[in-house]
Amino acid sequence: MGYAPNVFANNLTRGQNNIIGVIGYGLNYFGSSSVLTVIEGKINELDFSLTLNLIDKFDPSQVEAILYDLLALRVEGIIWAVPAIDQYIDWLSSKVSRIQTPVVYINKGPTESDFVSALDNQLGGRLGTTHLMQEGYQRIGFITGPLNWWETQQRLAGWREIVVKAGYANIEDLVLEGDWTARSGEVGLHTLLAQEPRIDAVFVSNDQMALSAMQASRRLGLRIPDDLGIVGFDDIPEAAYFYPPLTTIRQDPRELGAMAVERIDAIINARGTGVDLEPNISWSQPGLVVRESSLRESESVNETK
Amino acid sequence: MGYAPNVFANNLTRGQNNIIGVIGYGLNYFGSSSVLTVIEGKINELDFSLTLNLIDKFDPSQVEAILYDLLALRVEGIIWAVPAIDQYIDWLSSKVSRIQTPVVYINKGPTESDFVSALDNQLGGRLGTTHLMQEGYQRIGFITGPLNWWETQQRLAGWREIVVKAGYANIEDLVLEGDWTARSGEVGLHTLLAQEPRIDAVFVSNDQMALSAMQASRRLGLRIPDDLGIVGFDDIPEAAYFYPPLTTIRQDPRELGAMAVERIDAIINARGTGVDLEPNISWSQPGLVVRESSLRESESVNETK
DNA sequence: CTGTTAGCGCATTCAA
DNA sequence: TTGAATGCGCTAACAG
Repeated sequence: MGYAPNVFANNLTRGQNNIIGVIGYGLNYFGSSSVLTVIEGKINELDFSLTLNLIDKFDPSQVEAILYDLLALRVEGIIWAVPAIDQYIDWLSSKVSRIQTPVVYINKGPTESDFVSALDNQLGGRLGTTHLMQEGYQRIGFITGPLNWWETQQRLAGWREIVVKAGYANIEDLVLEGDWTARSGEVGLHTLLAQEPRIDAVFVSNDQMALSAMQASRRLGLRIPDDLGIVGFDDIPEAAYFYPPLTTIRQDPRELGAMAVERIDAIINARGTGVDLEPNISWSQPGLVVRESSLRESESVNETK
Repeated sequence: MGYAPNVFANNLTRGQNNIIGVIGYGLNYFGSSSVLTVIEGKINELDFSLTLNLIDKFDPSQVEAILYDLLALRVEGIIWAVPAIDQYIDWLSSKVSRIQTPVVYINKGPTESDFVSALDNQLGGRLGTTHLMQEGYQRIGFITGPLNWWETQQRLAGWREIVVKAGYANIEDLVLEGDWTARSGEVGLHTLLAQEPRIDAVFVSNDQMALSAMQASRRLGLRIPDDLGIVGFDDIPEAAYFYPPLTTIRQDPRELGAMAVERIDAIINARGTGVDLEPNISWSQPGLVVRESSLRESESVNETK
């Protein structure tokens, strides 16, 4: 009959508020926004609510401020959906190991003490590189994300693994650091080719950079996939409509988000019955999606009319 | 000395919690994710925190549930960053007019009683259409978003205004409904050309659909911009790297988000001193960004080698 | 099993 | 100015 209980009093007496803190980054990218969408859905399903913080820099002071805000709010769990960057991640991890509130990380390197839900980026790196080799490309360059990101390092490690096995020399000339933006893919392609003109394929660490790398190639008079093979990473919904349609590594960020929330919920529930769960890492597997940008022998519909 | 006040007790005594509720939709799109990013930043700046709800359907029951959850949480303000859809928006607006909590809408039609922060979508529609006419295109089709969206209706109205003024007949044959996805742009282009083969330019209501419309055109053997001019909407960061680079309507979703939070804050502060602000609407202006996809006489670098 | 009561930890009021 | 008391509206422990 129009009566609603007072949350404030309820929170005070129960000593909890059913809020889960989520920290995110870079919502303009496919992975981040998909992860957040799924996290929100799952959190609602489990009758929590969600407080969101977005990070734009990676300095420990900002990270620390957000962490303490969340603890002050007395959230019941924290999902750290921010890229793991060398500059702060170990510091954060050790800080977190000393607090009570359960924390689950998305896309962070595995350790003894952290709960993590991550994509197997290194496998992704292997998949794309192997595919290009099988298509007959001889010298495969690599445009990375920022090198201080764990995800970048893993994708690069996957590429390196295959390329070393194939006996490549002077591997350093084949690598160029990007920053995920389309702009950096264009610049990156030019620099990479200047560095090592024999390159006949480029594995690009996300689809946005792959898009602009393809444009830059065309402008240099290189035909894709005949003169230059391109593979991207992510499989954003637009990738199939690029020119030419982009071969890429598909990841399912939804799986990462769902696993993270389930984990947090499990930790909270277990703690309710007095037991502490063991830290662990759940991996999500990427897959190869083959389209025209990497198929040398293709009778592509759009090629050269 | 390691002492932290208890938020629960603090909330209880003050009767408030400094939380602002944000409802969002479709974070995988440029506008939505940019708006949310800015909202989060501003909210933090003003020492509020943010609870996020994401909607995936538009039925009043889900909308109502979220609204009541937020009221039960006792949020101090609500930002409705969800598209205004015929099916629920009037119902919501009247519901909202009866609650105390201040609500600001993003991208909703103006009314007497609502606080709104909106892009002038109709102006955007005029800009793109006028540009295509000035470039000499004779019969300009239009691929819309879902027709029950306010934003769609406005963009369409802008196009219609110009096209009617130019004396077009059989306007219905020139319009095709899309759903914002790249997939629907492809389908849309085929259907549109089947409906009215004399079309020589298409204004597409977002950049994702414009991308796939360009691919579909190429596959039909139509050269862009010579056989078919294309203009998109949004100016996503990748649009400059499409093939060919996409002429589009630039919007600044950051402006919308910032205005909304400032408005909420102003309402809350005013109410603290006993005054109620007058509902109003703040408009954000879109702009035309000309690239190659609409320049018929262009000596395009990438055309036909 | 139902009804009563004692805090939860602060902010605010009141007395000193 | 400072210090002690009251109550915010529930939940949980307790007594009936």
